[in-house]
Amino acid sequence: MASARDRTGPADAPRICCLDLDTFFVSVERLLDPTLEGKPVIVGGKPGGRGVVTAASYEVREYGVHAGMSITEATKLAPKHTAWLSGRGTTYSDYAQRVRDLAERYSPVIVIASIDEMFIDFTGCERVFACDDDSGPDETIYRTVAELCQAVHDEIGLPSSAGIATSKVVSKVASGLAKPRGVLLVPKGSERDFLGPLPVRKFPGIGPVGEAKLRAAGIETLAQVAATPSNQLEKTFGAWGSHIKRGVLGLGSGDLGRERPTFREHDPAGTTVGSISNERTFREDVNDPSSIESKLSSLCERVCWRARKRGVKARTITLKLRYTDFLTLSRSKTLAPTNSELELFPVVRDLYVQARTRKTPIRLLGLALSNLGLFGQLDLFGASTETLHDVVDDIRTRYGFETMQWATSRKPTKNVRT
DNA sequence: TCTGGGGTCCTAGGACCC
DNA sequence: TCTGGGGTCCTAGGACCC
Repeated sequence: MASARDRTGPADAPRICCLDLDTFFVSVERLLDPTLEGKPVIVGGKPGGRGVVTAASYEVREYGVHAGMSITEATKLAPKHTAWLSGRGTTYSDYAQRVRDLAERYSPVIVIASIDEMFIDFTGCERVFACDDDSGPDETIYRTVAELCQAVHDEIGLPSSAGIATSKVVSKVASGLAKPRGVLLVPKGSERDFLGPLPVRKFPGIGPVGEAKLRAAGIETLAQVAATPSNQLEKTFGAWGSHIKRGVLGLGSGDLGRERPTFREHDPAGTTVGSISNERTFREDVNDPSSIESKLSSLCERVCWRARKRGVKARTITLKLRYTDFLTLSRSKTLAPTNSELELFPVVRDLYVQARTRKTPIRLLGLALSNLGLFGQLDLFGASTETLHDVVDDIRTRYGFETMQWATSRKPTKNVRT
């Protein structure tokens, strides 16, 4: 019989799990409509729209379609019988929450990375899950995570994959390679062998730009990154350089780090969110001042409404502007904390005037609130505006955001075309 | 009918204060 | 009066992730 010490294992054995839901949005859609099973499915946008693909099923990936691809291109590649779905945000959030609740039965230490991905720390859980056999800590955690994935499937109906390693980065790469419906454990000490053959793009944080820079230096695989001196990597990547190298060597942090956004707007704990933003690409590029003005006003209402729902005020407001030719710029202003569109709209107008230096039509407008802070229930100086917001917010909470609008947000009446 | 929308984090320069 | 350094805040931009 194994001793308790054997079961617990060394403290630095693999214990970080990255749990990732496979083609999450597509899987939820299939739960709600089983006739989609086995068919090519695209979530996000409609053929002919200006958007990009949010999620693509494996069946449609075979044709070269992937998340992030423009709808235009996906329309050309996807087969005729593809199901195009526009997606439903709150339903996805509800399912994501159910998976989190389930995962909490396995470990109390969970960090939400995104709607379909979380990190679970199993430190100290080995003893709880250990069986009365000779299995070591690696077998124990592997079996436990496999059970968790099975439970996600049996109880909620969603397919998932998981990676287990000594650090967050390695567990994340492992979960990606485990897809679909797999569990992959990278034993301590074998991180370099595991990552080495992979192209640099597989490493979280290396995107198209980083990949291009590394290629220019003759580096294409993670093994080559591992063999490159840290100071050389730092020249191209700054502080990031040594971070990447440590990760590749398996020396990444085994700490789960800071909590990411929770995606629960009304959750008081959701105040960990560092910014609130809304942006909109116009169906057609615009140039007329009244359309622009009403869009700015409605964006302003939207972000302020979300801030109030969350019980936060912002100190910084940022306006984002994208022209037809994709030139994108931002202008920001820091002021006294507020979440009132009545206070912010004049500032937004000023920022727009500062930003709009060209006559080129506009493709996108966005607003972001940042520098967020909690505020007390009592605000002696803003009492009257707040009462007004309370009334508006109450109606919106009951009947939806669109039911109430300031006059400035009204869309200009269009000329009737004949 | 090329290129969404919600975020995070980092960098770099300038202003300002001590 | 000159010279300089460090810290912090603000602003703008960009890479990256899902």
